[in-house]
Amino acid sequence: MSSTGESVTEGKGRLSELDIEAIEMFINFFKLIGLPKSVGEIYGLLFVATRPLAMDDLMERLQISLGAASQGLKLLRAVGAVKVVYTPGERRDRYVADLELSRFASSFIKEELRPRLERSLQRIERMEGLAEAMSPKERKAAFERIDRLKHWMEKGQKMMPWILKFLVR
Amino acid sequence: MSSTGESVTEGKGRLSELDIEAIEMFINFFKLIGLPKSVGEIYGLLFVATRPLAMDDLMERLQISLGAASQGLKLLRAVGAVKVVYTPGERRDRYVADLELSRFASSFIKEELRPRLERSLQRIERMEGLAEAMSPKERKAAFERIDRLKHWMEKGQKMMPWILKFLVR
DNA sequence: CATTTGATTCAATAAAAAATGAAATGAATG
DNA sequence: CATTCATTTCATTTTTTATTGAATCAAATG
Repeated sequence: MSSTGESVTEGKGRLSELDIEAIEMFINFFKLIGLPKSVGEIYGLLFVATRPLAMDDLMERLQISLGAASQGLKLLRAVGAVKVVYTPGERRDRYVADLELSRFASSFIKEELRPRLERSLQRIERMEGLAEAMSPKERKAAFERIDRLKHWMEKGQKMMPWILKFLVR
Repeated sequence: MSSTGESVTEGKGRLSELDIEAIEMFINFFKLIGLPKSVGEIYGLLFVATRPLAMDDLMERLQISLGAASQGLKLLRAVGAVKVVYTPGERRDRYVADLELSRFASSFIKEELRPRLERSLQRIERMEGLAEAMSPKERKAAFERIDRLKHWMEKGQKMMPWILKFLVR
């Protein structure tokens, strides 16, 4: 094996410099959207791997615990970023990274962003209810602020499908 | 004062139900982009307020510490979400929320997202350097993965100006 | 230019989030 | 159907992040 070239991706060795660079990229990216380091590591290693990896591989190569590996995979599966590969005649599952960003992003939007927006819109309705009960003068000021909020939310809502469209392909 | 209507926004009272609803919205929103609760509270109260507030007001009404108020305002100012209002014949500064989402979002993209992407692209260059040093067989596999990464990054980079354009206005 | 008042900094503390690993669960094998 | 191996769960520990407030700094006032 050459000194830089030995990708842990093959065989059982340590992680190569290249692997580490790539994994760090994913750690950063996942942190950005609020996911823990271990999740980024797992996805990164799977992304970089040339074949499906089992949980043991992840634990050994990333030096993470059983629990972290299991929970990280659970999350990544739930979000569609990682797929299970059933190998016939093999007891344990193996995992691969889904390379299509779009699926991942769209599930992030569907499961994280959209519900939040919806809760916000409900909240605005409740606020409008509260404002109704105010004196005319107060009501006017209240509705001004509520309308500003609404404006924000609607903008956000309009934008999301577009981002999705852009990502998907 | 009516029971629901007394907005702390005016005078020195407690926060009204309406104020609290609005502030909670901002806490959620700010959490989404990884900012602490206190920052969301501050922006929320300023958003909801009908006139500029001083640091004391924030501390008193939100029940946060001196440090939290100062640091939160510092961050919000840096990011363009809050402006200082100098009142002539007034010793302390007063603050208002900048209501234009666009400015805020664009500074977030400029200061958080874009630098990250740039670092990622640099990282990819480094990775290409590492891959050059590999055996032909390994190099091929490495470049395959690197190209996948590049694809992601370029997509992200292309999308950002568009999102900005959508937000600004 | 001494004093007062408002704002910032930062070391200490509190709170929240993530990681660990032992125990429970589930499922394949002989 | 007992055993073994893989995975999940979850109470505990560790790490990270946010908050506090005393000490410092800055700048306006008299």
